[in-house]
Amino acid sequence: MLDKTFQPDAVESEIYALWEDAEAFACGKRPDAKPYTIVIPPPNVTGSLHMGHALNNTLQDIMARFERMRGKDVLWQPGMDHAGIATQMVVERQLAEEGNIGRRDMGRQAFLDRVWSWKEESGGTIINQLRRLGASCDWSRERFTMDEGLSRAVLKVFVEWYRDGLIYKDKRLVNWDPEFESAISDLEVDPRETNGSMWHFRYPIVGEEGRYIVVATTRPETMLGDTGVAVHPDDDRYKDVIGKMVELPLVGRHIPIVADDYADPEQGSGAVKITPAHDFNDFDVGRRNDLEMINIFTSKAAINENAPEKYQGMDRFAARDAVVADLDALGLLEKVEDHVLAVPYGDRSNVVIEPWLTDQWYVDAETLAKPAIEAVERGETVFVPRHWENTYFEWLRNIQPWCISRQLWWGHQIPAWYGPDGEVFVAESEEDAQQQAAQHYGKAVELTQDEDVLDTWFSSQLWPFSTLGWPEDTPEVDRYYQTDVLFTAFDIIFFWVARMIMAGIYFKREVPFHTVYIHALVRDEQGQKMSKSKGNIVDPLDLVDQYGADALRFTLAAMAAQGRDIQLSTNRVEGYRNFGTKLWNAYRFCDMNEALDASGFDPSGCTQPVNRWIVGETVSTLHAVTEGIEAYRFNDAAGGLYQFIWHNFCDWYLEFIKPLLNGDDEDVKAETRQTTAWVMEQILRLLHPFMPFMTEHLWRQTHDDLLILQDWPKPELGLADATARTEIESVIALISEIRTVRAEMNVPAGAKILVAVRSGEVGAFPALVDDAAVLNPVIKRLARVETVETLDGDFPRGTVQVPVGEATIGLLLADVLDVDAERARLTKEIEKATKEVENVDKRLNNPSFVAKAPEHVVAEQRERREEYAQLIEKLKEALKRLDDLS
RNA sequence: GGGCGGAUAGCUCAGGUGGUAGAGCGCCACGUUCACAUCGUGGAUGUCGGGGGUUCGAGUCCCUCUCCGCCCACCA
Repeated sequence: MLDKTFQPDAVESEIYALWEDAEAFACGKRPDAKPYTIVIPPPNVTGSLHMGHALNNTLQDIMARFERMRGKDVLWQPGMDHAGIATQMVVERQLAEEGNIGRRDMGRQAFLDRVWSWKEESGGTIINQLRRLGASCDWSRERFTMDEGLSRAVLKVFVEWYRDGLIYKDKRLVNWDPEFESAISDLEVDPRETNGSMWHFRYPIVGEEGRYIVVATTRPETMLGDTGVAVHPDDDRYKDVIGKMVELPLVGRHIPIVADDYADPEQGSGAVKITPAHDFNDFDVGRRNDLEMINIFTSKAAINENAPEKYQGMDRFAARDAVVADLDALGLLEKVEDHVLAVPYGDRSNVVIEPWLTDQWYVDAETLAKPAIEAVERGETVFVPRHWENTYFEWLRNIQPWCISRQLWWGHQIPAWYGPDGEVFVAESEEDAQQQAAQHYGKAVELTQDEDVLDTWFSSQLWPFSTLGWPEDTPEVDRYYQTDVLFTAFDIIFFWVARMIMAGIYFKREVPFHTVYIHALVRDEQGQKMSKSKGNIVDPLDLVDQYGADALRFTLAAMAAQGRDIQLSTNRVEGYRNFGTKLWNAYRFCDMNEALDASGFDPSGCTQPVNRWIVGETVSTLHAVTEGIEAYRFNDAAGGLYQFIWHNFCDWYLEFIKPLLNGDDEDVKAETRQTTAWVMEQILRLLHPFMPFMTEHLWRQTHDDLLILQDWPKPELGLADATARTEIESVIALISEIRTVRAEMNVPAGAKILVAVRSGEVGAFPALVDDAAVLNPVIKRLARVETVETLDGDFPRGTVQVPVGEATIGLLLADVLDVDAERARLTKEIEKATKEVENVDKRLNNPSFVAKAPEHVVAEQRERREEYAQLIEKLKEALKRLDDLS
């Protein structure tokens, strides 16, 4: 006998081990089946499971289990990302804490050895956390972006794109992270609204004693690198100074005043200082006007030797204060204003990013973007929800060159080698590079490899095929690419989704997936984004510990419909844990009643209306759940199951069959037991993708095989029985009516009552009136009815009249009846019904409604009116009778 | 500046093709009937953000306004 509640922690790991031992997650076991592929968004090797992962992987697992049960050869490809910056950061921090020497003192190879050993020991905890969630990934195929094979893919892509002119080296401004001393891409820059200042400086015009031109800046320290001042060519205020020089204060350099459209006469004074080496706009102005580019920062953003000696070595912010103070002392500070601006921060380092002039490698993203845009326009990949395609298009249509080199060590080292004169040789191996060099120079020369590594996303973009073995021509690439659906959150559409589509089209001539499902971001109960600094993180594993993985999974699935955000509250999880308990106890009930064996049962052969009814309801639930999952409407699927299991099956069906199972009609009993067992079996199958642990555990109470490997139920279209449905629904209505009135009339819950039916209306209550009817004890039990009388005359004194459909049933309460309460109840009912009639009449009395609305709508309204009119009449009769007798 | 999303019951949210609003939780009343108190039965609660339009009919379509959130770009 099972306990009263499910104990998830006691069985989850055991069940998971059963699945793994049976190789239930492994792909390739059904060579004749259609493949179905999902690649996991590879979590960072440094990562641990957060709620976003939990949602993301729950949805993938639902799909994987669903398609597996539908007979497909499912590959859910797992793995991890080496996460260049994040991982290097973790290890460097560790070195610092241990008081060890920094990575630069250690040397590259020693440092990398250290990172690898960190990875072996502490990396990838998230993989086991995914197991706890129940993820049915094919772990035998786990990949890592720095595996040998995946690294080979990176080399091949780099070399091929280089050869095709899509990768090139360029010297231009990049977003420089002074903390990591590395370039980062546009996407890794996080602009943060900041309250700052706008300083207005006077630059003396050379040769015009006492005349200044005023420029404004939010970054005063950059003036040390100014090489010009720009004004608009049509700005009358400055026409006469164009071409003249100003003397750059503190520095003494003479710099030109140039005319350039970039200067906006409306902004500030209309004159703008130009620092081409430290501002993206100024860089362009500098190029157009042939201005000098003077870099004034070191790689750590301190002032370098190109600035006056006084400032050299100062940190940029110290230099800012010094520059302002010095200009003020010279009387050249015109004013300071408060100013709100967006300051660029490194999303990982959290320090202010500086535009800095360096050599970096770039990908010509614009060229790659074109076919990626067209593919989505043609619908080769569809986003769900569709509107995310706008975001995708918007970014790709305005895409900038992608800076892919990073001045880090952890990652794929760039396969470029330099000759003694700086000539570059790009090749998949050093040997190839040597060969190229030998050919170039006519002799063997010493080569040095580019020190930099590639942006982590450079390898991630290959994930849908590099994990399958590409560039080798493996059977897996053939069979599982194109993958089916990608599950991800909107925040990496640019970082990852778009780039996978570009790379997939380029190297595989086919988009990597036909569907991209964009799910919500999970927030806390207050709608705040979860973050460590806010301390509002809900750890999914805590919820798993507390409520079980099934409860968390079901919650996430049920909430998956919400737009951009899911606000997760623990009482939702608790509610779905209770749902599991409900099913658990229903199963125990089945067990106690020997209703778990459905072998040889043909659901279409049922004779009892209750059984025919529940079979029909089961089949329509099957449809709803199947269609829900197919359409990625997980909330509909979960909601349909919840409604069916709790309300139809537990609340009504199981209550209906109690009198039958305790009765003495053996045929009815046998059929009912089998029906119950059959429904329970369907429930376990349908619920399995959502609650895999409990369903598997229950399945194994009576089976030696595994539920995970069972078939998804087949839709049996012939099983819906409209007659049984109508009959049972009318019984439900009758019982509900009686219960409602009992409660409203304060009949004690335990008290059994007498009811009466007038002889002319017995036909309306066949099962209630006929003691021999199968459903008779059912109704009596659920409505707590003692006996049923048939009256020849009218209802006696002390009767509550309850209209049910076409007829009226009387609850014989005799002296217990509170006449005033009953009068009030009837009056209220009449009012309600009258309002309904008025509403319907408004429509029916509108000639254009009758003329223009479709016939069935008009007929529906007429019927509705008729029903309510009848109801009112009955209620009025009841009221009159009540008054007559009292 | 460009774009996207949201505004529905006290709370969190569902409401593909327009026919007159639902769920869960919470709340109130009753209840220990032999699966389940992680439960059962019954109940209350909404000018569907404001305004206008299309339509016989709009939470659902169109326009507009207000407020909230987000993305991209810019910010001397």
